[in-house]
Amino acid sequence: MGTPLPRDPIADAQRNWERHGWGDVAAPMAAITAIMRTQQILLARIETVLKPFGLTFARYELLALLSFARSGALPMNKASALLQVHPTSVTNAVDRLEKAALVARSPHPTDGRTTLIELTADGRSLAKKATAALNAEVFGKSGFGDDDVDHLIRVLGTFRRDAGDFTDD
Amino acid sequence: MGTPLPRDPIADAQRNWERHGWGDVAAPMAAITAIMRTQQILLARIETVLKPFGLTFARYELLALLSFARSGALPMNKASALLQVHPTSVTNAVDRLEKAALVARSPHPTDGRTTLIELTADGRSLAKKATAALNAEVFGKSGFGDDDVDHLIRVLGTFRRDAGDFTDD
DNA sequence: TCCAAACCCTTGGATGTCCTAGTATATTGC
DNA sequence: GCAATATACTAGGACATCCAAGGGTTTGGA
Repeated sequence: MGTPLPRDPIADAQRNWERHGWGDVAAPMAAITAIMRTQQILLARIETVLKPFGLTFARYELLALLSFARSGALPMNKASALLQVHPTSVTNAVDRLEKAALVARSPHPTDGRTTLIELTADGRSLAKKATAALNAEVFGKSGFGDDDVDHLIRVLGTFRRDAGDFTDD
Repeated sequence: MGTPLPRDPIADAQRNWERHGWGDVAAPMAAITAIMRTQQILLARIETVLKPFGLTFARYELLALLSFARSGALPMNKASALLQVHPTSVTNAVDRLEKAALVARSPHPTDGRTTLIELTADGRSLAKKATAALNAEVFGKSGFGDDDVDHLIRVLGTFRRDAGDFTDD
C-alpha cells in the first residue's frame, strides 16, 4: 500500500468499462470510484493526525459537535442525526469517549428515554487541540485549489441534498 | 438516519469554523467533510444493489478486478496493490469469496511465496450480473451532471496522484 | 383512562479496514 | 554455499459501521 503504481488504476478501470461496451456509464463509474479512493486517503491523513491525541475520526467528530453546542450537551439521537451515522455508532463512540473521561452521559431532565452526552473539561480541551492540529495538517494542506474547493462544495452539496440528507436551499 | 435534516450539517460546520476564527480553512474542511459523506451515501447505494447477489463492495471489487485480468487470475499482492487496500483485507475477502466458491486459491507456479486467486465459472457469471446491476442502478443514476463528472475525475485524479497513488499523468 | 404504536438506547452479530507479529519462501551478498 | 535481508500471506486484535432484536418510556387515539 505504499509504493505508487505506474498507472492510475481508476483510469484503467474506466478504459475496461469502455472496452466492454459500458461507455455510457464509464465516466460516472470512474468519478464514483475516485470519490471512494479520495475518502480513503483523506481518512488516513486525518487518523494519522488524531492518533497522538488518542482519538479516531468518529470520536473526534462527536467531540467537535459537542464543542459547538451552546450548552455543551446533546441528546444521543440528535448527535446521531447531525453526524448522519447509525445510533449504534454513537453508542460505540460515547462508550469509548466516556471511558477516556472526555464526555459524560446524563439522563434527560424530562424525557426518560433520552440520554444526554456532555463534554468534560478534558474533552473540551482535547477537542480544541485536535481541531488545531487538523486545521494545520489536513484542512490547511488539502491540495485542492480554491476554485476546486468551491466546486466540490457546490456539486457534492447538490448531490447530498438530492440524496435526502437535508431539505433547505 | 432516514429523515432529512432541515439544514445542511456541513454548511453549519463551515459557519462554525468561520465563527471561531478558522475562516482560512473552513472551505477545505467543508469540501473534505462533503467527500466523506458522499462516499458514505454512494457506498450505501452500492451495497444495497449488491446485497441480492450476496456480495459486498469489497468482494465485488475483487471479482471485477479478476474478471478483467487476461488469465482470470492474479497474485494476491497484485490485487492488493491494484485495489489499494491492505493485504489483510484481500485475505479476508478471498476467504469469504472462496467459501462461496466464487474464487479459488492456487499456488504460484514458480514463486512459492505467492498465492494466485482465480475466478470460478460461478464467480465470473456473478461478476457480470453484479456489474450490470451496478451500471443500471448506481453508475447510470449517479445524479452528477456530465460536466461535474469530468471535473471530479480531473480534480480527484490530481489529488490522488499528488497523494502518491500513482505516477503517470 | 389505558393500551398499542412510536421512540430511544443498548446488546450481539456480521463485515471491513488497518496494524502487529509470525511463518514460509526468495533473493542477495559475502 | 550459506547467512542476512526482503517478500508474501495469514493469524489475532482494535475500531468502526450497519442491522436485528430487546427492554424501557412516552404519546396518542379508542
